[in-house]
Amino acid sequence: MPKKKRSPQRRSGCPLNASVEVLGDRWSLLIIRDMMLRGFRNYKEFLESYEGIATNILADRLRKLEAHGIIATEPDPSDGRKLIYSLTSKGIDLAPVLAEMVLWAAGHEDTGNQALVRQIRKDKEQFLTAVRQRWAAKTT
Amino acid sequence: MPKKKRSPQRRSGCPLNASVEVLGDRWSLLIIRDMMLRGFRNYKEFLESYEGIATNILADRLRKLEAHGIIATEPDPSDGRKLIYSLTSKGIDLAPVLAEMVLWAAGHEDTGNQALVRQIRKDKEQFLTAVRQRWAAKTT
DNA sequence: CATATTACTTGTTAAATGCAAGTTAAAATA
DNA sequence: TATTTTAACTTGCATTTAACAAGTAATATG
Repeated sequence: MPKKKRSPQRRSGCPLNASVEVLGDRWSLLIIRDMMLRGFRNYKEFLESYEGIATNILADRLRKLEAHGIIATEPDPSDGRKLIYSLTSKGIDLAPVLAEMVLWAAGHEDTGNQALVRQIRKDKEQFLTAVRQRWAAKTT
Repeated sequence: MPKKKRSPQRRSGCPLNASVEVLGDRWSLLIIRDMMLRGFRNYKEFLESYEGIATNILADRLRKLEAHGIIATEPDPSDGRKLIYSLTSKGIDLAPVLAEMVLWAAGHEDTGNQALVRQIRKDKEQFLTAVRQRWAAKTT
C-alpha cells in the first residue's frame, strides 16, 4: 500500500491542490514525460531535452521529485559518474494525467507529435498498459 | 470545430508542453476547479477561495485564461460592478485532466474531500457527464 | 448623500527562474 | 600514467514572477 506523506504547509486539503503543489510548475511534468515516454534515465538526457531546462533548475526538480517519491535514484553500476533516475509506481501512476493533458492540448492548441496523440486517442487503456509494461521491462 | 491558436514562442510542439505552458502554475487549475466544481462565477468568490490567491495574481490569471479561450467574461445584467466568468467548452474539456489529478493525489498524497474523490472513482464518465450538464444548466 | 461593495491597479518586497561559469569525481584517451 | 573528457552537479548574479499591503473607480445600498 502506498505511504501518504502528511504535508503540514499545504494551502488546503483539496486533492487537486495537492497535485498542483507537487506538479504545478513549468518543468516537473516535462521531466516525467521524458522518463515515461522517451525512456530518459540520466541527467544529461534531461538537460538536452528539447525545451532546454537550466542545469540548476533540473537539479532542483529532480531533488523535489525524489523527495515526493515520484522518482528514485540509483548509481549506474557501469559508470561511476552516472546516476540512474527511474519512475516509482507513484510516478507511473501519473500516466493518466499526462494522457489527458496531451489529449486536451491536441484538441485545443496547435501542437505536434501526432503519433503520440493518435496512440493515446486510439485506446487510452492500451496506452496506459503500454507505459506500465515498458517501465516494468526496463526496471527488471 | 475548435480554433487552434498558433503560439510562436512555445518551447516545443509537444502537446504536453502546450498544456504545461498554459496550465503549469500554482493557481490556474484551482480557478478552473472553483468554476467547474464549485460553480464560482465572479472575482470575489475566487478571492475568498480557501487557498487564498492574491488579488493581482487572480486578475492576471483570469486575463490569461480568457486570452487562452478557457474562460469567458460577460457583464452581470443585475449588477453593473460584477462580471460573470464562465468556462468555455475548451475549459469544460479540462474535466478529465482535473479528474485524473484528483485521483492521483487521492491515491498518493494525504488529502481531504473524500466525497469528491468517491464520486470520481465511482464512475469517471458519469462524473464528466455531470460536470458538463451542470455547466449547461447554468449557462442556459 | 454617505457608506459599502466589486473588481480591480499600483507600489514594494520576496522568491523563483534563467544564464554563465566553475567544481569534483570518474572515465576515456594519448 | 598523464591528460583530456564527460557527467552531474554548484555558485553567483541578473531577470522575471509571485506575494503582500494599500489604494482607486464605478456601482450599489441605506
